[in-house]
Amino acid sequence: MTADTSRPGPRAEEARPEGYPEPVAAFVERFAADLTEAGMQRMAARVFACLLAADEGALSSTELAARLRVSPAAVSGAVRYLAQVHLVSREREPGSRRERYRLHDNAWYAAMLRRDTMIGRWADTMTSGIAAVGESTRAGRRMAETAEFLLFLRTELDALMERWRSRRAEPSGAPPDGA
Amino acid sequence: MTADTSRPGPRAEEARPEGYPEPVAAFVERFAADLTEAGMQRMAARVFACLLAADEGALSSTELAARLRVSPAAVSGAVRYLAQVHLVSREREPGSRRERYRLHDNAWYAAMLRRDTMIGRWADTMTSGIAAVGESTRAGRRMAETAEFLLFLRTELDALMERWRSRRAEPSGAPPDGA
DNA sequence: CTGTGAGTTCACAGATTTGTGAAGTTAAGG
DNA sequence: CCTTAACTTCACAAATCTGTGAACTCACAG
Repeated sequence: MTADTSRPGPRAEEARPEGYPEPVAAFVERFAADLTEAGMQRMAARVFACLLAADEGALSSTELAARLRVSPAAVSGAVRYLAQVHLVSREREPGSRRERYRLHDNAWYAAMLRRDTMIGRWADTMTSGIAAVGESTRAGRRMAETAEFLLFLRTELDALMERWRSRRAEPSGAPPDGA
Repeated sequence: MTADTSRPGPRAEEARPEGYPEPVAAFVERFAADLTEAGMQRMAARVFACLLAADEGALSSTELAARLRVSPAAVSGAVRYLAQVHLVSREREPGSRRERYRLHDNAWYAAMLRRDTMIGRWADTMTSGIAAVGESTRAGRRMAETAEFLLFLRTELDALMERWRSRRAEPSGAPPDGA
């Protein structure tokens, strides 16, 4: 039996052997490039972008491999990484061995949280640095200020995400301004 | 090559042929690792960390090479990158061929600005994506929301940095180290 | 219980990235 | 004018990262 017959509804876009329409592929590659430039592993970036562009917001490993024209192995590695940093979640379809990878609803929120963790680690590093150079040295004061900035940043990012969340919660109507 | 003899005030820490005290080296490597993990080139990260830990907040290429135990060539490349993204500035010492690389006062401010630019580019990418999938599709709506978040983020980061700046300006009389 | 398809893991090969040594460039000093 | 010192640039070698194919595991279908 061919793969399609076992699945509910093959869409027009998926009918092409290549995976999906050209313009969408172009977007995926462009956004993946953006992410890569920002430090994300290339394959992980491509998978993430591909999920964002997938209408259902979730794809199986096989589908991803077809769309991106890479081996299932490559997808596997990328997905493991993305799941680890909470940018996608894995979900099993009950009646099938298929596993679907879904974009986290608030992928960006998760990304910010991750950054949060990083910021905390950096602040710790600063503390250790102050101990190394002495807190009354110029370098020590500089590090102390940096640490202070990092903690400030973390607090602010928390608040920022909170504002976004409440803004999102509001129904369509034009929200005041910054609130 | 110690090079101390040619410079005005060699400090105790700089007396060691290796460059600087062990604990400081440990901090430099640790912080460099943090930055590397976040996507910064390794050598650039090491140079940046080294400048942060240098009491004067500025070092010459030769000094950096000695402290980090790498060739001047490696320093040259790293510094070029750091200057390009405005994390350090080059300054010439008048009476000498020496060029000193100085940590930007508000290195973090510069880093955030850079991120700002990136965010704008991402938002543009989203717009192109919406065009590719159609604005009334699920994927289109998802992208529109992402774009909205990115613009929100940019505005918020501006405001955030503004708050930090005014907070830095106001408290007590403790002047920041002139670095 | 066996076949089949989905996904994972692993060792390896191709492609990038990194850092070095050597040669080149420029300015201060004798 | 010629030497010396401080970088810089370039070609190349070493180290790292990436993606592939092949072998393996698992669960459902018959």
